[in-house]
Amino acid sequence: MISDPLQVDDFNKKLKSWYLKNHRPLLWRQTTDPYKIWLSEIILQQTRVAQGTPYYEKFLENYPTVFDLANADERDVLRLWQGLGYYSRARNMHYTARQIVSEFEGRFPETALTLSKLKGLGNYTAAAIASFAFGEAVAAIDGNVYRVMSRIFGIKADMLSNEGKKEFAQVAKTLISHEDPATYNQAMIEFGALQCVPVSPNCSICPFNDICYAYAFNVQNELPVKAKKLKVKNRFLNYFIIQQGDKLAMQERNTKDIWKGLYDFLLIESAAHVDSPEELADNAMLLVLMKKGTIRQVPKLYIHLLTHQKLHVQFWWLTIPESEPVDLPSNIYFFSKNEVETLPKPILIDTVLKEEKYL
DNA sequence: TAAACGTGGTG
DNA sequence: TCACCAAGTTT
Repeated sequence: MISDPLQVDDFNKKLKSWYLKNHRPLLWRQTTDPYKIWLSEIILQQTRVAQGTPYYEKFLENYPTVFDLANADERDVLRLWQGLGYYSRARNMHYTARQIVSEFEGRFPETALTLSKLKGLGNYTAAAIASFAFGEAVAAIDGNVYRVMSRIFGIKADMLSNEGKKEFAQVAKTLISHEDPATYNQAMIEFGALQCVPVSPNCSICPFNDICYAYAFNVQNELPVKAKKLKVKNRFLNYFIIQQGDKLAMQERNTKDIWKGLYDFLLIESAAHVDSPEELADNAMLLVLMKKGTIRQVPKLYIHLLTHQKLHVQFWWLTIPESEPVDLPSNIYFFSKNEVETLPKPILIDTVLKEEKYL
């Protein structure tokens, strides 16, 4: 392991030198504004820089300050987040913006400990903001940093278990630079993102290949250790897109399930694939609706992959004449085309509406 | 505390 | 095609 202050000092010098030569000039690195740093960190959680960057720019244009975000409707925030996934990030961010305005007069807490009490801020994000915006000497340990530490220092603890996280945190504490913690954290993250990459790292040009455990024993592919293996569940969703004039019947998803806060259509889930709506149980209301208009099956069966679910999704498009009065199930309402466009929707719903030439 | 939460890129 | 992964957090 590494505990000798001289070795730590040498490690930090090499790391910083690598960073100064190789880092990307990312937008959120050009500022110490905690709001901007916070925004970037939330967006980047489990998200690639390339995917997140356009959202960072959009959010800053629409909500330049924490006050603007606090004043926004949650629905609009979610709409701007549409397509990024993990939507609780957007809901929590909006909630936290309001809290920062109402409780702290728009100023962010300045330590990792106090930041971590805010919704959506865990250990990593709190430490990142505390060091980048306020210069606190706390280690921000994200997936990149776990990888770098486990490989260089040969740490085989499971990075996803609480036990393992403690071990990594210990090592990180001995490593962090107290002269320039912000650059140290940025450098560790960037080093993992650019040099010590998950697959096929080019160790021949690595400044640490003289001390790296993984390189010495050729176990780059075995580190870091992640014990978790996830099982994917199949789900069969049958959506009914009820249209009247240019209006669509949509509902806000409010259950403890996927896509909370986003809008979709009348949904009947089944245990297996069904070929026709008649096969769906509990469809008396459906039959009434179908009698009023015409129904067509959207030809494509959509397969939509989530982290823990494989969605098999069939859509039926139900067109009802405007002369027919329609009794919608509770919580489902008609929205004009304009409104449908501005509602936050799962990317799957948005895709179908576009492929079916509605949007 | 293990499981759940999205989407898109990659080999 | 598909498993894996990408600046994690919540419950």
